[in-house]
Amino acid sequence: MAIFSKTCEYAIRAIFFIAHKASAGARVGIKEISAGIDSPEHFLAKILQDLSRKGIVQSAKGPNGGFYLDEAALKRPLADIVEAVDGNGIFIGCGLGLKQCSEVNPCPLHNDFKMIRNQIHDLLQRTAISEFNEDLNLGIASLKK
Amino acid sequence: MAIFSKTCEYAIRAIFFIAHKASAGARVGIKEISAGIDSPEHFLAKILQDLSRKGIVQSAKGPNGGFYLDEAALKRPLADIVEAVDGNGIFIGCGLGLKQCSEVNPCPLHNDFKMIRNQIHDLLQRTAISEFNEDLNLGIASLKK
DNA sequence: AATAAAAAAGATAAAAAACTCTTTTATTGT
DNA sequence: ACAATAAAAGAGTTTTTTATCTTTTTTATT
Repeated sequence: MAIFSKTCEYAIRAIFFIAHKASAGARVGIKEISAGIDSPEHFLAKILQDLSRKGIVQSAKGPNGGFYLDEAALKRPLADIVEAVDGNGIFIGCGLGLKQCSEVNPCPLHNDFKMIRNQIHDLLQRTAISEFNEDLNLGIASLKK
Repeated sequence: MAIFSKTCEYAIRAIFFIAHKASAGARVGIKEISAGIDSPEHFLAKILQDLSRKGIVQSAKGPNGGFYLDEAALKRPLADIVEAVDGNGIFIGCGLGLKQCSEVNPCPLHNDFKMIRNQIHDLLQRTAISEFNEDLNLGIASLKK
């Protein structure tokens, strides 16, 4: 088990890629993105369509069209992508899968997991999409393989 | 997305239940366990068969048979259950799903996730199966719903 | 207006995960 | 030995996730 679904992994990598490539109003096509992050092209297209509907990413059809991120989108925290794709289960769900788990009716691991969930949430909340552009430019960080 | 697979959630809850109920050499049947943790009976049977093969839980067939945990099994850390069921992906895998992600070829989130993965690992490693017996006896913690 | 480019939408397909049902094997007690 | 009990094993089915392929719509350019 990974932390995120495959869909969400592709989504994050794709958004990073777009943020990195499509600076200053340029647009990136789905072929370039899927090649750039090593993901199945049509599957990624579906994911970006969905994120586009939700306003996480912007898109334009036709020649010179493609995906891009406006000012607001670039500033968004990673948490927004994760929540749009995987929902908030990772932030609030019970580690043992109990529906009613809560402070008053906790599972044995409730408190331990609360800490970890909060850390994941904090991390994703304080990290903006555009934050890795420099590392990607410098080739310090990778989105492929 | 949850942290663990459904299979793993059932596994942990079942093992907690067995540890709690089957003190002092007693055995618990699959019916009682699945009722006690609110899981599908036959599915859980498969899971426990697997854990039994792997030595995480002990079992005995026939009348008065059932599942139980020997001394060594009770002392095991939760990490052993998780690893037996979900593998070590949650401890070592890349958050963005990259196969080659590492210190020398990190994804943008590599360092942040390393911290979180380590915390999950530490928590599961230092927590023993039997550790929640008291909370369960006192009804402070719940394994159902 | 015609053409070409590119995302959106629709429809399937394949693989994995979750779950169910039936039969077999081992063990205990009579 | 026989009957009853309970896990193990085998063989599905269903649902969800992941992935592919085709057609449609929108837009820019000529």
